[in-house]
Amino acid sequence: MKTQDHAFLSEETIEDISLMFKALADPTRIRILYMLAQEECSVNHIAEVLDLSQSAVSHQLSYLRTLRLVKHRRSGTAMIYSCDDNHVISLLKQAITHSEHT
Amino acid sequence: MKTQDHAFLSEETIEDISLMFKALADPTRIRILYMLAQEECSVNHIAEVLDLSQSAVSHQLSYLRTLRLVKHRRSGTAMIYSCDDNHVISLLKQAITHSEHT
DNA sequence: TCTGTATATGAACATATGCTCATATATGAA
DNA sequence: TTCATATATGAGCATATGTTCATATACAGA
Repeated sequence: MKTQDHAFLSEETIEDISLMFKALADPTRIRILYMLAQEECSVNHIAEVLDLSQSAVSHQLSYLRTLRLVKHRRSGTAMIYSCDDNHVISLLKQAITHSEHT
Repeated sequence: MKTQDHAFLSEETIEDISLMFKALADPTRIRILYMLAQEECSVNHIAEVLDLSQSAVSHQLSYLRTLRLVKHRRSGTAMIYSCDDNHVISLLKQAITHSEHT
């Protein structure tokens, strides 16, 4: 197959996709996203349930927020986070299903 | 929701999934896998088409081989690589479709 | 065997990543 | 306002990552 016959992805698409997969490529973020896929959670709740430091969770949530994969709202002194990208959750669940059936 | 009421992923599943997503989290590997999804290719062909060094391509293919995402066979002096994990290709294509329709 | 082409691989390097620690900010109660 | 709780964030650090460079290995043809 010659170079000009290949289908190519645009730079923008490649960048977009790699950022999405990067977000899913870390055990901590997988665990956080999997929790948020079940229900919205406060930062402390995530930290306690997953046995992580408050700071580590907050940093990761900030990262996920930048990519618009999660959103948050204030509730008193707490911040309640929830998923904001169903497609990424769908990719995650698909990967889980595949992994658990191998 | 209390800690014991959460659904948790096994350590093994989390590790497995993060490795899979890590493989898809780099622009070079995305481009290589996308090429191989179209047809099997030699190392040099990939390097030429994608304008990468032979060494960089070989290193990445070695990486993808370790994860069993690609396989290879010899053809004379050339090594012909092809995809060996349909599910990962499916995840990639799904991400592409999503990205291009946003 | 010698030569050329194709691929693999180890070392080194620059950058990215994920965490901790310390501290800043924000809200609610007293 | 003052204090306690919840969250955010910057700096620093150890490790991981992706590439280049040099070189090793493997096969085909003369």
